[in-house]
Amino acid sequence: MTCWDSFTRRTVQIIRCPGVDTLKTQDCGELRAAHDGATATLSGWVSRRRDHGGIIFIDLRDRSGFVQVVFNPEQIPTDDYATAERLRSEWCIQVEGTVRIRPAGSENPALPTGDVEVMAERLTVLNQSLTPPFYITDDVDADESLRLRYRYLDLRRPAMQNNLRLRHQAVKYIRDYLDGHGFLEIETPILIKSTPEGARDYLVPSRMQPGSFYALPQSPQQLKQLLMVSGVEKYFQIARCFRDEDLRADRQPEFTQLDLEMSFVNEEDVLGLIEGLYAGMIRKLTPEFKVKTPFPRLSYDDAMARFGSDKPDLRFGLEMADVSDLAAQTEFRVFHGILDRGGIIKAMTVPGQAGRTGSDMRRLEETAKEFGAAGMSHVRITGAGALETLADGDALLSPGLRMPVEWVRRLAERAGASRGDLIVLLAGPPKLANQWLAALREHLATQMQLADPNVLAFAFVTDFPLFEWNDDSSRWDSTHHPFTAPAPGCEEMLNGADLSAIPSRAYDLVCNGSELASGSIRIHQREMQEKIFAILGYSPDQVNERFGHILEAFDYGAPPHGGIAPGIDRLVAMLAGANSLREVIAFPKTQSGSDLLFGAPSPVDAPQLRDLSIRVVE
RNA sequence: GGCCCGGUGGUGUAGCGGUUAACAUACUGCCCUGUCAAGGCAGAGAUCGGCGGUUCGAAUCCGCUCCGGGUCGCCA
Repeated sequence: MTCWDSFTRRTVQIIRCPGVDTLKTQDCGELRAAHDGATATLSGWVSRRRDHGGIIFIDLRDRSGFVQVVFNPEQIPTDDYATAERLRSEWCIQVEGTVRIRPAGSENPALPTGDVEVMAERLTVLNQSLTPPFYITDDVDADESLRLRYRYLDLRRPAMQNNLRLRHQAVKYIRDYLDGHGFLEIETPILIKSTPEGARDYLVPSRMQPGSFYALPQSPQQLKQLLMVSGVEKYFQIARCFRDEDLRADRQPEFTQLDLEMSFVNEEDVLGLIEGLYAGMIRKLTPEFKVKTPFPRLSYDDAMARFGSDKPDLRFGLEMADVSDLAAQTEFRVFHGILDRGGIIKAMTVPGQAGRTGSDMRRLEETAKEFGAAGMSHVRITGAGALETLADGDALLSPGLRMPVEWVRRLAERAGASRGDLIVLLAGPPKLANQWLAALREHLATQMQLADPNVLAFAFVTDFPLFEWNDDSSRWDSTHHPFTAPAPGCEEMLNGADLSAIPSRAYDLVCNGSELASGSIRIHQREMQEKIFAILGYSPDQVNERFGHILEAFDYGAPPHGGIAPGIDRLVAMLAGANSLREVIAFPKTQSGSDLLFGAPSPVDAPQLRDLSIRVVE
C-alpha cells in the first residue's frame, strides 16, 4: 500500500505487516534482547530526539511504550537520513529496521526496552506535528485546562494510557464476572421522563411535542425495577448517568455506574456478590493493594457513633465516643449550654499524642474551628502505666474543664484512651458535632500519616434510617431513595410519630473514606410504595402522574428485588491512585461543566431553537 | 450561591509601586557519530487573563469581570 509522505511530498510505499497492524510488525515496548536480529517495522510518535550530528537517536513511542531507534548515516539511505535530521517531537513515523542488542555500556536500565535498539534502515513520515503545547511526558507540569483543551495530546501520555487501559480492564472484569453469575446486560433509554426529586435533571426538549421535555437519567433506577417485573431476574448495565449539580474532584455531571438489580434476593446476596466482584477485581488488576475479606459490616448507627461519618476511613482507628454524661459533670458552661439545647459532646482518642504542646493544641483548635466547631477541648494523659495509677498532675486539661483525676480516668476508659494519649472533645448539635469531629479525624490522620496508601479498607455500611427530617423544607426525605424497603417487621412504625427511627434495607459500600456504591432491597408492592410516597408529601395526583407506571407494574406480580449501583469512575480513580475523576475519564468536564476541547456547552442557531419551540430569555 | 487558591514568552515559574519584566525548559539556526532530561554556541519569543480606577508612574494597589482548581451549600 502507499501513503502520502507530507514531509518528502511524495507517495511512499508502506510496508504491509500482517499479524499486528498493517503498518507495524511489533510494538515499541515489547522489544527485548530475545528479539536480537529480528526485522521490525514500528509505527509511533517521536518522543525525543538526540541528534549528535552524525548519529541520531529517536525515542519512538506507541501505546506499548518506548524504544530507541538509531539512525546511522552509514546504514540508511541518504534521503531517509535527511528526513531523520528533520524529525521533531510528536511526528508520527514508520521505521523499518533491525533489532539489536545495544553496544556494551550503553544499555538504559530505566527503560524496559533498554537492552536493545532498532537500527533504522528506512523511515517514513506518516504525519508531521506542530510543536505540542506541553510535553507529552508523565511528569506533567501543564495547567489542567491546557491539558483538557488538548486532551488528545494529554491522553498520549503513558500515565493516561494506563488509566484508560485500567478502566477498560475493570469494566471487562465486571462484565465477565456478572456474566458468570447469570446476569444479562441490558441497555435502557437515555431519553426518559423527568422526575424532579433528587438531583436536578438535564432536560432535552422534544421537537415533536413542543413544550415537553425528556430528562437524561440520573440513574436507571425505575427502569431496572421494571426489568425485574419483566422477569429478567438478574440485570446489569454499564450505565451513563447525568446530574445537573455542581462539580467536585469526585463528581462529574455525567458519570458511569455499574447499575445492577436482582430478583428473589436479600441483602446478603447483593453484598456477597459485590464483595466477590471488588475483591476479585483488585486481586487481578491491582494486586499491589491490600484488601481484607470478608468486608467488615458496620451499621449506620455504629459508623456514626464510632467515626462520626457514614463513610469512615477504616485504615486507621481514631475512634470516638459520646461523653455527654461526663461532660455534664464539668462546670464548663459551653458544654452545659450545648447539652441544654439537645447537643452532644464527643471525644476522640489520638494515641500517643499526649506530648503535643499547648501551641500545638491551639493550632488544632483553630483547625476544628475551620471545620465549623465553636471550639475544642482536650485532655493530655501523660506518663506510662495503667490508668489506675493516674495521679494528679498526670493529665493536662484544656482551660474550662478543671476536673479531678478520677473524672479523667472515667473519660479515658470511655474513650478507650491510655496514658500517653490525647483526647479531643467537640461539642455541638449531634449531626454537626459528628461532622466536625469526623473532619478533624481525617485531618489528624493525614497529619500523622496514619492511612496506609497501599490498603483498600472496604466496609459495608448497613441499616441506614429510612427517612431523614429535612429542616429547610420541614418534611421527611428518603435517606436513600423512595423505592427503598423498610426493614422487615418495622412496617407498623410507618404509622408512628418518630419516622427517623425506622431502619431501612439500604446499604453502602465504602472504602478509604469514600462511598463507592449504594443500594437497597426495594419495595415491590403498591401499598407500601404508596405509603412511602404519602409520607414524603406527595399527593395522590402527583404520585399518579410521576410514578403511576411503576405502581401499575407492581400490580402484576412484581417479585421481591434489590440491587446496588457502584460508581465506575470512583472505582477506577481509586485503583489508579488518581486524586480526581478527570484523570480516569477520557473527556471530562471542568468545574463549570465545560468541555474545553469542543467548547461545549455553546449557543445554538436560531433555526435549531425554532424547531424546538424554544426562546432564550436572558 | 458562599469561602479559599491560581492566571506573567509555547510551557512551568520568579518579580508584588519606578527592572531593558528574570530564570528554566521548549522552539529556530549552527557545531557535534553512542546519547538517553545528550552536549556546546548563537537567536527569536511576553504590551503580565479582560475592563475600569488610584498614582507623576501599575505585572505589582483597588473594584468589577472572565477562566481554571479546591471546598461548603447542593448531589433522593
